[in-house]
Amino acid sequence: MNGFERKKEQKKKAILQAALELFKLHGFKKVSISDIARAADVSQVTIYNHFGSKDGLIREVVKALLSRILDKAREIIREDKSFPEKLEAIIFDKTKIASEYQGELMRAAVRNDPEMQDWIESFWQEDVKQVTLDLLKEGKREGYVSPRQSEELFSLYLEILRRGVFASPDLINKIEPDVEVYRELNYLFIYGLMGKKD
Amino acid sequence: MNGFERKKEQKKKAILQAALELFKLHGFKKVSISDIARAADVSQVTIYNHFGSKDGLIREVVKALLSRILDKAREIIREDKSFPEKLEAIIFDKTKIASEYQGELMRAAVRNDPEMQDWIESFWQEDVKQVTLDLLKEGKREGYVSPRQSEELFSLYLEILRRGVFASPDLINKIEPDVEVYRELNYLFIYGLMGKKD
Amino acid sequence: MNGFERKKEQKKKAILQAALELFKLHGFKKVSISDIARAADVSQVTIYNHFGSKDGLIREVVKALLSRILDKAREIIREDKSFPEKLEAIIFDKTKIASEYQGELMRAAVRNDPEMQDWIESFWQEDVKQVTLDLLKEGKREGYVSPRQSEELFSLYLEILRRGVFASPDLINKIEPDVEVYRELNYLFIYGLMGKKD
Amino acid sequence: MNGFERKKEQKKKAILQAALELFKLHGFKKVSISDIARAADVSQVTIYNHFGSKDGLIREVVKALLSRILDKAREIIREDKSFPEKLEAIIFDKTKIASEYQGELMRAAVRNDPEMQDWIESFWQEDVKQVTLDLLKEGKREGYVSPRQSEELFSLYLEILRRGVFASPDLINKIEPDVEVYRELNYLFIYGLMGKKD
DNA sequence: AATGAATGAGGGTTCATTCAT
DNA sequence: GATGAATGAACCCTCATTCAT
Repeated sequence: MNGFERKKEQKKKAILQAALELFKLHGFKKVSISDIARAADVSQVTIYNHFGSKDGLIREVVKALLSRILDKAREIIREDKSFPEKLEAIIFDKTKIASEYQGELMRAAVRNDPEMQDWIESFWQEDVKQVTLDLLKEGKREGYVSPRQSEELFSLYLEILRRGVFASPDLINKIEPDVEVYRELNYLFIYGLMGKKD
Repeated sequence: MNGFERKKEQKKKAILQAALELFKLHGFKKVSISDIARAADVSQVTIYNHFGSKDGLIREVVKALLSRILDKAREIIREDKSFPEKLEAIIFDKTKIASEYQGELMRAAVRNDPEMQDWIESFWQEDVKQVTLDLLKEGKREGYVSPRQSEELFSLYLEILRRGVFASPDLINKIEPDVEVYRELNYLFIYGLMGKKD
Repeated sequence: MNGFERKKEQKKKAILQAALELFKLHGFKKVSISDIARAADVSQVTIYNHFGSKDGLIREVVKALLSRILDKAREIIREDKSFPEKLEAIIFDKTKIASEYQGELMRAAVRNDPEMQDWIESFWQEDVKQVTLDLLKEGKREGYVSPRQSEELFSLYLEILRRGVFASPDLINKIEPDVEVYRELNYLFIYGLMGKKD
Repeated sequence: MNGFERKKEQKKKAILQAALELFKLHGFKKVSISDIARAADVSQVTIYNHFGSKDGLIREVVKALLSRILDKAREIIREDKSFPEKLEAIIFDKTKIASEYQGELMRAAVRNDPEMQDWIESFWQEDVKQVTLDLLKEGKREGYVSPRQSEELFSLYLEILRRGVFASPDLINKIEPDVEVYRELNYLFIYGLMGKKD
């Protein structure tokens, strides 16, 4: 890659980064192309040259974001930790990467975009499924998950918890800084309301 | 209330109803005052006369919505059902009332509105807390919730599950029409990943 | 019509007039809504409130213009003049009304507008046809037009001459100010290249 | 001319051809440099290297077009046909070359371009005049044109008819496929509304 | 109280043109 | 000479809001 292309790639990265930053803060609709251009220090037109339209930009931002989240999850699973620790790490995303995942807002943006829906569908089936399956196996092996647990339901449960947590920073922050809240919630996810029978 | 005031009140209701309907479908930003005025069959100015501004209207819509959701929860708790049934009813909102609760979108609208934040804060402390407490007591009494469970954590857990479920209709719908999925998820909420020890 | 509506109608007229003026000078594409708004001393949005879009405005301008041209033609025919005089008046449009008829430009604007095409089609069939027929009858009665001349061809010939003349002010002006050129051209239209046999 | 320069010349031709094609279809304003570059398979900048600006390109396109039309007329006149046949061929341009002559649109492009006006002026005086004169002489010789017909008026009449016909494809096409319409119109051009006295 | 008309500010997008390689 | 990348200016249009009745 010569200097020309590297510079181009740098600008593209800068745009994506600035867009992500702003979308996180204010949502897709409220952020204008002009805002992003200013933040990335490029002309508006450069954004159009790279992404074609605002929708095109949103698409790329969402794709990049989901990929990053998945990479993070893969990494967590590879680490040498217990199942509860991994579960907690994935759901609460201490690295803050996934906090960028604006649950509902993302859905809103994707709702009327068939191409995006297809991409996500295949992303889910091909990439996420594998990661989830790995985690499930480990949970069963270590005795934290019932052997009867189906993969499908486990995957759904996991995502609901993730989205629920991401959608509730206001509530969680109210309880902090007692950091134990994460541990206790995680306990609930594993043992349920009933708690561990002992 | 005379006929004149009743008519006035009707218009206000119509505006709120139309606004809610449209906000549900397209989110706050995408719906214009003009859209709402057309749907409610009033002039734009009438909306301003009643609500002062778009933000004012949003505020009232959110308040009305949250109140309705709470009423629904109260009603569920009063019914003659078991704790798991009530839990399921509240979280999955079969009545679809809470599906109007555009999780993340609502937060986005509230984020920069201190007045609204105050209202919600007190709403949570005074009204929601009571309902949650009732449910928690019942869960403990019937043996579905560990006696050691704190009210604060229970409330947080409940809200995370609610928001997670509301944010995941795409995933849940993919599994349907096997309606058992609701029951099985509810089972997970109560007994956790580990499942009931028996 | 009360004062409110009269004022509204005045603004609409002002917009149409300004638009026509500018379109005449620079063509449809080169004139921006902003230009028209400035010329008519209204806000851009007012134009949108009245005409919906730039295309909508163009439509109305074209319709108004064609109607005015036709009215002028009707008036000419009613006057107490000879056939050649009327022919000349219609084709050369000394009143300059029809000089506003930007032949090709208008067609360009209409090309991709089915609704407009329909309107023009019916306008031609219902209104123009009648006027043309009146003129043709008179021409035959006075002996300036061959009795064998079909109405269809006469109408086509007339329009070709009109459009050709409108499209050629550059050439005609080069010959002026010898005003006789109009008379001589008109002579050509009636007697052809061969001239009158006498 | 070596291979290098030939290649360069080819690109220039390709650009002119693509530009003409697109201008014909959509007019000068609606076609962007980017469109032309894509159609000619060159970079936008190459167009600027060759023509300096969009206006420069338009100038060259117009010049090339007018030259082609004139060449065609010359060719027609050289053929072994009667005057009416030649007149018809020139006015109706069955070869479709002149259909590229976007009457009014071209004028619009030329209007504010003094350089272009000068070029056209001299083109008219030096080249077109000669061709017209040849045709006029032939018409008089064969007895189809009155001996008293001045060259100036004949030229003007011819151009008006040409432009009128080019501006009226919509009307002419409505009468087709009765191909006789061309002949009958041509008859009108020669003998006028009054028709041949016999 | 209610409305139709009007608007300033701003949004996404396209264009002719220039820069850097 | 040719190109991909970048841009300032402008365009059409929409919105929340106010004015005049």
